[in-house]
Amino acid sequence: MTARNTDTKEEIVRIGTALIKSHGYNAFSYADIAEKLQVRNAAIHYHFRGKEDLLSEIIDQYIDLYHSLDQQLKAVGASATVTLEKFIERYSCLVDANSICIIGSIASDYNTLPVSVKEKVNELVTLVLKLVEQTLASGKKSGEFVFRETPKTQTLLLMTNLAAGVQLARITGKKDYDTIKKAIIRQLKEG
Amino acid sequence: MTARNTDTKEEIVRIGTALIKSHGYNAFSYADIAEKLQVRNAAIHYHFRGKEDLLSEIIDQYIDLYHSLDQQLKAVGASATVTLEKFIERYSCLVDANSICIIGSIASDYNTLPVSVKEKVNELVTLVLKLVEQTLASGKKSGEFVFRETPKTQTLLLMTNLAAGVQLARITGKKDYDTIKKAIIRQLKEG
DNA sequence: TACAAAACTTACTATTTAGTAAGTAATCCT
DNA sequence: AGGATTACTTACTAAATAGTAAGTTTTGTA
Repeated sequence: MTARNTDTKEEIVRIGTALIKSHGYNAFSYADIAEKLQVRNAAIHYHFRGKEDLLSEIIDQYIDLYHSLDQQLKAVGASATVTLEKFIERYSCLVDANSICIIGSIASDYNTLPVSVKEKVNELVTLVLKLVEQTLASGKKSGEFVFRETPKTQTLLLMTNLAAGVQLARITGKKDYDTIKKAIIRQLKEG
Repeated sequence: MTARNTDTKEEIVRIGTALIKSHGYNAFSYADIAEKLQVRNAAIHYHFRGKEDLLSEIIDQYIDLYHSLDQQLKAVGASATVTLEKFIERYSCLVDANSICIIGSIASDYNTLPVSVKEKVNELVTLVLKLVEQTLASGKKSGEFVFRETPKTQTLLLMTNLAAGVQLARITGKKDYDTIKKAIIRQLKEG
């Protein structure tokens, strides 16, 4: 009768992810997803018992994504510079989409989440920090990057600049994000 | 009949502010405030027509607070170092309270807010950035701080480190925030 | 091609949320 | 002391939200 979409589940994840990044986790309901997908509310419940299960899946997919990204870049032997550029580019895209990074969005709602989801968020954050740290350490070794802090500390500084940079851009405009981005890159390149 | 509290309105603002910083704007309802205050739901509506009016008042109070803080510190002739320390201390307290800064929290829900509130958020952010920029510029001139970027750029880097630092601390623990805090201060002091 | 499983829909319930209208108690003012 | 004003309460309503149960259509497979 109605058109059945074989990848409804993937679409739910896609729309849910977009909604978290643009409106926040506690600001959307299954009805919002159902409307965008042109299905009934119960169809969302068929694929994901509850909102927390959907969030859990979304985080899982981010973890998978970062694992894949890392493997791909390592497979082609990408330099630290290229790797970092790809990473930063993801944040620039967020600004253009009037969205913020999923971790920053979830951080706001963190205290409303069940422990199982909190643990997954921790896993994702730890992974991302580890990958960036590896990139910075490798770049320092190769002479591509110059910085005095430990790779771990430099990673924390870089990540917080980016994450809050996209949040700030939403309020005061893209220019502030661009200023931050340029400063980050210049500092890493010139020490 | 029941105990009338003359500062119910202030209490509502206080509880609302705490809820935004701990759970997020879209994660609490008037019922949550009513329960904590031991009044009925309608009492909250009496003081603030709707949730957006409450948020508006909360932001107004932050704007007032930063104006006062600035005036006080200028009145006693506080150095740039002391002024910045006071500012950073506010973020350290947030971490201890398992909360995040109100601007970062609102940034997540930003796209769900009416234009009138968005403008007020912008006003608050612009004010805070201006005050920090003045402090950094003054500290540079006095030789207290050493940095190569413009005061404006340095302010953006500092603010994003702090704002996302408290968000990150919520997920990975206070140690990461402390690392960021120390690095910020050391860099400003040693260049 | 029949049957089972998957992917839904319809139809419902219970709870939360936002909000209003009307009434009441306390306090303020003249 | 009486009337107005403030600060509520009780008692609603309408809509949104989360979720379930049972039935229907579609699709893959034996």
